[in-house]
Amino acid sequence: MLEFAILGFLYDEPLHGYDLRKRLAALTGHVRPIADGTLYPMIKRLETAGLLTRDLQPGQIAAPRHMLSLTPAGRAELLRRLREPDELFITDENRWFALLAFLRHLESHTEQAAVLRRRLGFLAQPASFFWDGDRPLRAADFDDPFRRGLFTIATATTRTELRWLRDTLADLEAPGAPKSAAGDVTT
Amino acid sequence: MLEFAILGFLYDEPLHGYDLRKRLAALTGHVRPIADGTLYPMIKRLETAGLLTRDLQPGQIAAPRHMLSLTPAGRAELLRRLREPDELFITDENRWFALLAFLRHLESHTEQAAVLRRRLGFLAQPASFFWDGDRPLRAADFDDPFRRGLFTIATATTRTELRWLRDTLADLEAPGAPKSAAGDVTT
DNA sequence: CCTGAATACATCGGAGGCAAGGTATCACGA
DNA sequence: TCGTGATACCTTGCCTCCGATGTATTCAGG
Repeated sequence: MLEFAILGFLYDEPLHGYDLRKRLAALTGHVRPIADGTLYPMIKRLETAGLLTRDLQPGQIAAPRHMLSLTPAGRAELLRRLREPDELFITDENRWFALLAFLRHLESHTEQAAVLRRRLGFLAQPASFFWDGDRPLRAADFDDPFRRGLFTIATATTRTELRWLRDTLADLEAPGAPKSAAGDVTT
Repeated sequence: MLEFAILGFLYDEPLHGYDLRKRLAALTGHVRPIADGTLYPMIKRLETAGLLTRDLQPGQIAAPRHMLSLTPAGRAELLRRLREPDELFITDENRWFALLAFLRHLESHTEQAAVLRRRLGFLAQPASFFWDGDRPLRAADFDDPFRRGLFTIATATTRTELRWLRDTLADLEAPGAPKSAAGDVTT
């Protein structure tokens, strides 16, 4: 997850660790901030694996910075993960959001569409938070307002995302259409 | 998280591990299924901590079952966690959903409302996935449809939840009998 | 009668991530 | 001049949880 997001941010431009940390905090951190003790060892691991390189720069404001850039292997690795995301990246909302944040890096519309289709497949299948044997329970089955809220929110989210997925897929799979029209779903 | 959900399910009725596993899978698992290697050690830990007891029953269908029930300490612990949830339970959607699933166990409407207010406070504060320095970037700042989708979905979700939070808070804090489902709390 | 599937519990190794605690540099105000 | 706060990087120890694997039991189908 983190590893993926690091590759995603660095795909655009070289960054130093501190900057990376702030971007990661914005992307996933409003929900779950990442810790120093997570980030720096991860950078080291990626470096050891040959996915990024470090370039020491004299401090601009304070301490010296390590500018991080992806190696060709690193760039290839991001693309691979975008093309063939683990199932968790399709089903877990946080990871899925991270995936969406960088999906534009995949150049082929066909490949982008294939990823969206996987998410569509996941969202389209019936699901429930609670079951009575084989019968999925729905909002109306509950007295308490909190479980009802759970369903209300989940249903609304799913509906919005399904609409967006269908619209965007239509755009991506249109014969010659440019892709800029898909954003207008803000209702 | 898992620990919390186990306490929540057992608060209602004694269950055996396998049943618990299925319920946990439905609650959190459509997103991220839990593994055996997580559940059983966790049960053991909770038992050691004196929060639940085991009652061995001869197998109904197959192997013998360990019926699990909360001790008074276990019940108290769930209520404590509902009353004073860690910050992560307020900000992380998965955990927040788990919290909502069991919030009815808190008997006082005032205490329930206090928890919802914390979530309201979190959702009401401005947030963005991406920043340009101090300026939060919005959907219109992006060309690519995927980042736009990110905003579309997140905004819709937040809006739905805020509406629900405000409605439910109004019900909970109304002086007389709360309307709709919120009133069915058998104190 | 045998096999496979579902039920039911358990252990082990390891990865990912966090909190707490460092080390330094620079700017600014008191 | 001294402290504070922001910038910037790093290490250690811990905990949660996962994946793989193992052990029984029961029932249905061939």
